[in-house]
Formats: sequence, structure tokens, C-alpha cells
Amino acid sequence: MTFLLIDCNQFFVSCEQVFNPRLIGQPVVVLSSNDGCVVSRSKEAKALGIPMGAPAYQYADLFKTGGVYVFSSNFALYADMSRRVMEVLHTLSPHVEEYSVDEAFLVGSPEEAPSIREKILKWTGIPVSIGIGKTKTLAKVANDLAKKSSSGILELLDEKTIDAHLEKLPPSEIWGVGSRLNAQLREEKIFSALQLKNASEIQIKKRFSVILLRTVLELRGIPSLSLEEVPEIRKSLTCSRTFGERLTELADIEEAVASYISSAAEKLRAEELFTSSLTVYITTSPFLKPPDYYSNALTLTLDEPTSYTPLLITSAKEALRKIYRKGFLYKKAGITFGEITSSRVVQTDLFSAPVVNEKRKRAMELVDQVNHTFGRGELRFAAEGFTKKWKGAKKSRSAHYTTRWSGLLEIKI
DNA sequence: TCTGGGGTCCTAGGACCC
DNA sequence: TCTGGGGTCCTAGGACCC
Repeated sequence: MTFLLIDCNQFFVSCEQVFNPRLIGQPVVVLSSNDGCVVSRSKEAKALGIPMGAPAYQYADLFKTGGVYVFSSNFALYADMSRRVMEVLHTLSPHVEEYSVDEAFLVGSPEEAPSIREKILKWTGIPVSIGIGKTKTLAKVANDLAKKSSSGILELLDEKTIDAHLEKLPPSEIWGVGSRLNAQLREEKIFSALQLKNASEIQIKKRFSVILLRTVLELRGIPSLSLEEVPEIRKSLTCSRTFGERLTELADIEEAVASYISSAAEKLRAEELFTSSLTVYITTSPFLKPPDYYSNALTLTLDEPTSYTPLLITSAKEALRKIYRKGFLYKKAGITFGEITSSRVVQTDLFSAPVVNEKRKRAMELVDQVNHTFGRGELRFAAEGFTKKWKGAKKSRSAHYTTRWSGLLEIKI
């Protein structure tokens, strides 16, 4: 059994290039929301020395002198392109795990790789790299190497080849090992991925955790992470944003929170889910020191599982009023739905009459339908407000090429 | 002035119970 | 003077991922 990891190359940048081919071969970056950090870079942008996660303001000059094409993030576009790539994969294999927006694992044979790569490029325009290994972790390692190879495909199946590569990598290059673990591993005199692979199982389990033990076994070619073809019901759903400007007034923050609730509730309904726990949090800039720094959160347990936006907005405002303090410059707020259950199986409260509120259900269906047809936010709740003081910057977002009629490309012949 | 957003899992420690 | 042991549940915090 072999795992294939299919990973889209510079995914967000590639999405922009599909609809604007002039960008191919140019330095291109895509910024995070609020135009804060660089989250995707073309090869040419990397070559200019723009690191991943770089704060955009620190590189504004380089963007100019380097002739860099800068895009605000266009998540509607990226999500839709991701869906297309995944659809292609599902037509090619019955064993696919959608791992992230730009990555999927597939169980198959190495011979399939070239045609998978070719079909995704032809049918979606997105270039991918494919790493092949006996475990997911080794497929990940192979994928990193595939990115640097000319064919975009690399298999890591032979023990000697694996060891030769692992010897050159620090543990932090391995999936599941971050900078903290890397530092702790150094204390144990483990400096390379090969040393990690050969470390004592007992020591790893004792000093670290079962997670790292799994990684060690995976490096040895013993599958310890299986293919998860059917995604489990999510455990939480968050919507949070940095404001476009610092906010001080409760009323403005209320609008922002109502708007986050509205979009998270829409997602909840799209996935046929209910929530019965709601957390609201607000914070000033984390870079502030006391007494200017303030951050707080409150979780409410709801009487019954719901996805009804008005009810959730009311509860969220109630929670927000309890944690809001006057006199701070608020920078960000967010909401999280926890305790998520399927909306098809409902556990009602023993002491209250079951709420099978057809009217509410139909109202939400209508809202979702209108917004699906005419674009997100066409039909809104008044609580979301109209001034949108909290809205962040998105100076140069590309069109919603695939999700809005107005975004359709016009081709001139 | 400016530094994103959305997830998951594991562990330790406290509260509580028998 | 004597003052167990084992289990579960919850939460906060840490670590990782894309």
C-alpha cells in the first residue's frame, strides 16, 4: 500500500494565475485578510527574498521595486478552485482524504501519479506536486522533495534513499514536529530526522507524547495514521476578524459580532449542523502591554441546539456586553460555535417542548437561497449594521470569477 | 500606524465520586 | 495516633497543522 500526497503548488497564487495568465512567470504574492501578511508566493516572489508570513508593510518597498503583483485574499475563489481539484481526485480514485484546502492524500499506486497530475492541470489549471511513500508522513517528506524536482513527482520507497534524505533534514521539517518540539529534541541530542527515526520508542513516549511516537513509527514505514475518507463532524466553527480600524464603542463591535455569527451560522446550516455552545471573545492588539491590553471571552450554553441566526445573534450580544469594558482600543473579535451536532438528529431539552419551528427553518432557507443566488451578504440581518466600520482592508482583491455573475471573465477576440 | 484565520489533538491538574 | 485508591469529567494550556 502506498500513499500519494497531492499538494497544489503555491495554491492561492496559482488560483490567481488561472484567471490572469499574464501573472505566470511573474513575482506574485497573496496577502492574508486585512492585507496583513504574505500567505502565498510565486517562485519568482520567493526568489526576491519575501518570506512566508512576512508582514506586508515591512515589504511594501520591495513589492514596488521588485514589480511584485500583490493580491488581497479571495477566499471565495480559492474555496471554489479547491472544490474543483478535489472533484477531479474523486473521479480518479475511490480512496481520497481531503486534508486541507490545497492537499489531499490518496491510496493508490505510484504509476498513477503522472496522469493524476496531468488531469488536474488540464481540468482545473492548477499545478500540483505528488509525493509517494509507505506512510502519510513519508509521502509528506517526498512531496517537499517533489516540489524541487522537475517532474513534480517523487517517490520515497527504498529504505536507503529514505535514510539519505532524512539525514539531511532537521526534525522540524517533518510533519508533526514544530519549532518547540525541535528545540526539545535538540536537548535530547536529536538533530536530524534520521536520528528521530532511530530514536528509542520508550524514550519518545516517555519524554514526549504518543503523537511524536506515531511520527517516529511513520518515518520507519509503519503506517500509524490511516486514510480518513469520510470526514468526521467538525468539533467547532470559528469566525474572527481583525477590525479595519481600532474600535472603542460597544455598538460597533456588536455589529461586527452579529456579522460573524451570521456567516458562521450560514456555514453551520450548509453542513446540516446545530450548535449548543457559543463563545464570544474580544481583544485589543496583543502587542500592547498592560494596562492598555485587554482580552476576554465568555461561553454561553444554549437551551437547545440551533442554527437560527437571530437567536444566536441575541445570545452573542448578551455575552459581548458582559465582557466589553469601556476605554480600550479593540482590535479583533471572534465567535466560536462548540458542541456541534447533526441537525438531522436532535436531542431536545427534557423540560421544554420540542422546538420544531418550521417557520424559522424556512426563513433561514430563504436567506441562504437568496445569498447563494445573488452573492454573500445580499440579504443581511439589521444587527449586522450598515456602516461596517469594523471591515478590514482588501485593497486589491481579484474578481469572484467563479462564484458571482459579475465576476465572470470577458474574453475579447 | 501597520504583524491572518481556522482548525485538531494531547496532557496535566483539579474537582468530584465511590 | 490514624488520614486509600481508583475512576471520570472538565478545563486550560501547549503544540501542531494549513
